[in-house]
Amino acid sequence: MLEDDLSGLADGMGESLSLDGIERPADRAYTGIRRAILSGVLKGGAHLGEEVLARMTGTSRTPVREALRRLVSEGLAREDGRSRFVAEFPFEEVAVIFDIRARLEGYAARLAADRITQAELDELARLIDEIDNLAGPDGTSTRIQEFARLNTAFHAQILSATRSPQMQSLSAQATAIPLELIKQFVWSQAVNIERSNRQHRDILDALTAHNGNWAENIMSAHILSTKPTRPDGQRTDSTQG
Amino acid sequence: MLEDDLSGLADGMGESLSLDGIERPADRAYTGIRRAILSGVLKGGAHLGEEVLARMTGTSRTPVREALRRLVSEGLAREDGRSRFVAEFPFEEVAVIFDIRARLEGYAARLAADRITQAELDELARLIDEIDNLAGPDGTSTRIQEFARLNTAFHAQILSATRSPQMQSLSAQATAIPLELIKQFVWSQAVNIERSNRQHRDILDALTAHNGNWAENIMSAHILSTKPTRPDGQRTDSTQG
DNA sequence: GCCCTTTCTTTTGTGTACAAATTTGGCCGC
DNA sequence: GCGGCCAAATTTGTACACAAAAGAAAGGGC
Repeated sequence: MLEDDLSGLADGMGESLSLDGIERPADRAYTGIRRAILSGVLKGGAHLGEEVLARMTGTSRTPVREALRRLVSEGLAREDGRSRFVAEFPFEEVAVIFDIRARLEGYAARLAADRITQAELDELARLIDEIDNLAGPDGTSTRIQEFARLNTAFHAQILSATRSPQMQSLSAQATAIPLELIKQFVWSQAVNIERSNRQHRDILDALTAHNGNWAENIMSAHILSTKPTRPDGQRTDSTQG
Repeated sequence: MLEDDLSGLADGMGESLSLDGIERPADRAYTGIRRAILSGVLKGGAHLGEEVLARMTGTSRTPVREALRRLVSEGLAREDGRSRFVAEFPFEEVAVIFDIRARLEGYAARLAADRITQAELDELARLIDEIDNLAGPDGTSTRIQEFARLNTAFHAQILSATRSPQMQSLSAQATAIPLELIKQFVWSQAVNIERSNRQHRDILDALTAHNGNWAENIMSAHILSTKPTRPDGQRTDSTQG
């Protein structure tokens, strides 16, 4: 669920953001800068100079500027006066974002329970099976990456079933958090693919039963079970109900 | 020249777009287009041509393009292939957005209950008093507009007290819905300033007590009490819990 | 020596020219 | 008369040139 491009994490630094296949400058600029932020190549607080980014992505300032506007809107960059900087996500903020996601995607599941079609339910079941059949030993990078991809697809499918553009847009924004950041904390769910997929089955059951209340609550619980904790293991907020 | 164009567009509408005071082209473009959408001057589905908008706002295409990117991110415009159109908000979507706001701002109130300062509590109290002392007879346009301004300030103050940029960004997006659209439905709260402000007092009490649970629930209820209903008065969704 | 001021450098904002692509309209053939 | 194809016009994408503003550095006054 965290992000589809874990690929950016695998290959280390520098120009290896693999923008080769992307032809249109606008896409190159947006995708390139976004990956650089999500993967940690551009660290929190780093200055986002237009000229530098244009050279980095192999485009000119115009596409870069538009990409930056978008990233600011999406919360990955922050404006300070005239210039922009990579947004910072202190632990408190990450915790808040997970609590928001619990409520947002919980409500999405409630809506989906009313509106989802049989074909979409089938697709969800297929994704769950695919996760169950993931090859490779536990804890390997490729296994986790494959899980991340399928997990993202699972959640996206439910969002799509809400038929609400605003819901999809808001959730997308809440879900786009720098992965490097989260890795600093303990991501309890990262190694527990089986438990996560068991919860996916519960969610599918609730949706199949078209039981909105059930769907909302099980989805909320699912998100909260992936909420990162501080390295020392203590829960920070007393605000989570 | 520009004012002529705008008045032409805005003619028949309650409020003029009055971009006179805005000097910087980027602001003119963004504010102008946004107001045109929110006020209904640009109707849902209308094509957002860059050249036309540049002339309308008295700027060039560059600021217009950046404004459009932002508006797409914020959900007020929609991309279809290469060009952009004014987003449409059918009743179902408006209902969903209010339910989202209930959860989002409810959680914001919970966070604020922990983090709010005395100065911020004082400011909230001041806003409540100001609403109470609103001059003018019920139902007049200026009275409702003044209430809308103060009401927005009240909610913004609470959002600000969360100290969470993502929360503020997400709420801002969820709150920016075409006002004209809502007017098509019965906006039950529009005429009930007194009840709304009584709820504001309850919210302030919960925040003053630093009681997060109370704050979240009273805020949710407050938002839901303003949720528009269909002209025939029937509630549409069975999804609201 | 320190601070204020002024100038220079760097960075961002804006307008515009040109390129590419999509749509429109018309024409011809069938 | 209808459909497909080609050309023209409109619209968007990209790059760059110039302007303005913010920031940095250096110089002079106190």
